Amino acid sequence: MLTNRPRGTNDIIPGEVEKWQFVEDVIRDVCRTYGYREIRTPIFEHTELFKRGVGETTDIVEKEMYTFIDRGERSVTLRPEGTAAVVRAYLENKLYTGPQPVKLYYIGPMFRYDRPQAGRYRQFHQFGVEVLGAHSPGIDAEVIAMAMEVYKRLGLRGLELHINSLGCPECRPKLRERLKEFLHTRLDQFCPTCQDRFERNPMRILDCKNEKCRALAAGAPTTLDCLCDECSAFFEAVKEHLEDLGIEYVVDKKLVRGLDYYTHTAFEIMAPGIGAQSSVGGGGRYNGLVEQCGGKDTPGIGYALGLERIILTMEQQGVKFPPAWRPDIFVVTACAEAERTAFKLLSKLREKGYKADKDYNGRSLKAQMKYAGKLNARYTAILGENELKNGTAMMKDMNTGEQQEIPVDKIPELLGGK
RNA sequence: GUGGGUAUAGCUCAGCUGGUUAGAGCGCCAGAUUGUGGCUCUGGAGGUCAUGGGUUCGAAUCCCAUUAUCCACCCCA
Repeated sequence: MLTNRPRGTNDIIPGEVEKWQFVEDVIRDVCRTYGYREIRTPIFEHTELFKRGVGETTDIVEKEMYTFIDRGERSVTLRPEGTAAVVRAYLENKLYTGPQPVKLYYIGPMFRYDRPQAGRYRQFHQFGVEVLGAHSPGIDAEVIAMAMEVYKRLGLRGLELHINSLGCPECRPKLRERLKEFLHTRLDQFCPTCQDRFERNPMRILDCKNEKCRALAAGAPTTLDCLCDECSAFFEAVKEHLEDLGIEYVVDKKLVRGLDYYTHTAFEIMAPGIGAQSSVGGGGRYNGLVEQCGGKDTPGIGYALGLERIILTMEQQGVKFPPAWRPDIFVVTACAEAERTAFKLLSKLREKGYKADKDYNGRSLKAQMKYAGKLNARYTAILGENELKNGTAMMKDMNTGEQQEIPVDKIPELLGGK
């Protein structure tokens, strides 16, 4: 128990964490170039926020939230996604009083109580962006373009961008009616979940992965069939922008997405080969959400990707990560008297910004060399009686094996200066 | 929430139909005479065989339960 992490969580240890840092660096850099600024919201929020924001009938709220009562008898919940909290922060901090739109991003852990499997964990990490207060289709295209840029910069290939339009509160009821009309006659042939969906959220039936259901729903009216003129024009404009930017996409009429707040544009990015959980990112427009959370009618669009899945996909595609940490120089002592000098030398080198290290386990000279080799040090600096007397160090190039004795203050020169 | 697989050293695994002190490779630590890593050789540490029951003269091996983990369904990132 004491030596086991909780189910569905992960330790990201040295060797692994460098990959994460690389991905995070790329993400932050792309965000900077696109003009998105970071926001950090709490890891937990009032339970009510997610119930209202994400939607009472979603799987997230119904069965996946980490909810508990705190010592003040408030119900709080570990955040299962980022959007609701960002919207809350937008309202609470009155970000709507500044220049619009507000373009934000976040990176951090999310929590969902689900059965873990490949690419799915109870604590997982998301990078996400949210744009509040922009209504034009251009921003939809920008968010998608930015997402694709992140994947590209990370070296991922073969991803598929699926897009769809879910319509607005005006065309939505129309779809619902026509859909129910269509499904009504053969409802008993659908899987139990779909039968259950019929009343609660018939749109989700289009999204069912069950083959039989797919076949039965083949000719069903889709969201696109029911778009009002305005929504239709909006969707066309988004596609046009994507084409202008040279971004390939497929219109996926069955893409519905599970969170209640989506309207208009919905999109998802799929990666082949990482198991059943093939979605490496998704998002869409949520024009009703801000109002739902108690603000004024404000348009919004967002996107999120899962870092675990991104890294899995990168590994699976053989993407090269930056090399691991290695010392520029490893200081080795050949006699007991050299210890204090070695310590001071080490400190000076570090002050100058070199990655430097030494042994702290009282190893023999030979074992120190071995250790330096394992750490993959570029150079070792050997300090012995002669070197102490001369104020020098025996510098050994660990790749070539060549060595030369030089004055201690010439070491930076040998290392390439800094 | 549902289904299936797996659980032996730090890691990857072997251990035949139950039979004595549970093994290998890699890794770790140390040594192979003078102050030098990588290759080689030698030695060492390290296992309540996931946990708890049961069957048996005898269980890592068979049975049951629990837990963990992986994979899939569902859903999503």
